[in-house]
Amino acid sequence: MELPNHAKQLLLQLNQQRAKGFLCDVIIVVENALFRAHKNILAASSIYFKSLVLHDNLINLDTDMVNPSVFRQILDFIYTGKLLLADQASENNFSALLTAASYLQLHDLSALCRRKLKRNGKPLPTKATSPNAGRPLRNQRLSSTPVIQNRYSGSKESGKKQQLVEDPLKDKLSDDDLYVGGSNREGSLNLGAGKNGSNGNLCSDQELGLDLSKKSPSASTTQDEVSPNENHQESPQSATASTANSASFEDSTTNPQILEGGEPMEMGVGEENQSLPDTGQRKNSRHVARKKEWPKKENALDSGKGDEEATVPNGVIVGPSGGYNSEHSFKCKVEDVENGKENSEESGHSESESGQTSANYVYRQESFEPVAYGDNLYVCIPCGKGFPSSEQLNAHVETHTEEELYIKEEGAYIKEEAEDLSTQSSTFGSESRPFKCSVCEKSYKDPATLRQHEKTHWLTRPFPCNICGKMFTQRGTMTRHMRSHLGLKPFACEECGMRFTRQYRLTEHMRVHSGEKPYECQLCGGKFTQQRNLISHLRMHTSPT
DNA sequence: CTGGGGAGGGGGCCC
DNA sequence: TGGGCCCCCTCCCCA
Repeated sequence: MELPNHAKQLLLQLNQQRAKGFLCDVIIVVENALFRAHKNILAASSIYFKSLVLHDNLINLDTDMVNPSVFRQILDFIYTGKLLLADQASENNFSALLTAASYLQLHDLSALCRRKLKRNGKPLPTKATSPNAGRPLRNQRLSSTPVIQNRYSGSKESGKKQQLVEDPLKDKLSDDDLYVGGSNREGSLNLGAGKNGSNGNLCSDQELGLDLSKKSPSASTTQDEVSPNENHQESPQSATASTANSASFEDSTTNPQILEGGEPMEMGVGEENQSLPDTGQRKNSRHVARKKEWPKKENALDSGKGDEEATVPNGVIVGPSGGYNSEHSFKCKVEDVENGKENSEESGHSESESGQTSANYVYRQESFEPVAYGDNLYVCIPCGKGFPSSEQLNAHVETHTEEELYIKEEGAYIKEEAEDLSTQSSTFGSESRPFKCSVCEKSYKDPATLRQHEKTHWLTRPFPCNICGKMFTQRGTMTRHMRSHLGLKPFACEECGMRFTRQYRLTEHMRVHSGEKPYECQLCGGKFTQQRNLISHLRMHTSPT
């Protein structure tokens, strides 16, 4: 007994799931584009993918070997077995496909391309004709690195890493690889150019190599063997890294696009593509997730703690407001300088929620089946109201801006007071801190720390998140942020299996099991497991109400 | 319904 | 560069 269409139906289902991002557990980065897919499918299609997806949820492909449009074709091919040719099925297209297929070790596809090229009487891509002709073999660099590499060829760091990384497949090059090798840098530049014609030079001096693959000291489980609190509860609208959807793209050179179901979306192509705010997005993840349920009571999505890592919907985040991000970062930093206040970023968060209102901080949930919303697919992030069109939403957003401006002004006084206190405390004992900040009053023990601090005054933030484009002053903060995108929670509780993004959180959490309450209120004797809860408790004592 | 506590998560920043 | 800590936001639970 055999169902004749079983395989076909299965593949069809999988492809539909990919389109919705359902159960997608890997993101493939190609230049400025992000594709979501299923590890199993990729692993089954190529030994190369198999090695890549084994340990990583985010994979960077060599942009010299494959570009977004070609990879889209390839992904379609993997999921359908059909080759949907781009524009005119030109030889160039086949050539590029062959190069990419060889690189990715998709033998069937490369054979197909070779046959097609032969039939057309075209020479197979060789060192002379391949888009990558002339490239040294080393640069095949099957980017199966466990680190997130700098996708920008100009990075010293990236180059260094790529040289250092041991290529696990180096010895397994098939005959397909004959067509891979070799290109000049011009060729790779062309291929590597972003959609807007840039190859990311803006970031060329930035060192974006990240090692997100922290291992829990206590956990032997992999990311996939997550606790019940983990991403398994994902809705069809979310994916393992669907937090990537929190993208608000500064521009296509530094920020990849989320390609919904492998469908490349053009930047700013129309009102349908709304952007989601970057700043404060994680904080709002619950909000965002709740939008799906609105106006129902939002229990389901929050029921499992930790879900918020994964419950950001699949809204398409590319959009006309892409430029806002940088503007917003700038604004934050201006405030930082103006306030001279260390934690102005914090206010930046709350303000970001207001600041975002001046942009289109909305998204459209492409794959979300609206039930309670009706046609109100355009949702205002801060208040959760849904609107049938972007125009109506934009009009609504305007009303937010003003009211939140008032809040901001009121907050300014409080901030000034806090600033005074902060200044006093930071200058206290400055005798042992000879390195003084030229902008604010703070002083530090060593020049490196001072340099680090002075970055907080910069108007630009040198470390962008590869996924959402949010900018950070410190690489470590950005790395940590990336982990939250990817749902990487390396620190596991041995008692309950709950996982955390940070060691410190785990330490805090362990007190739940031990019953230890080291923080005691001096006023009432109340004890707390977490210092922050003592602090909020103290506010209760001191607040006038 | 409300206030308080517990706890998860994010970002900033210093060491 | 990463760890640790601080601060904030938020949600859930319970009295």
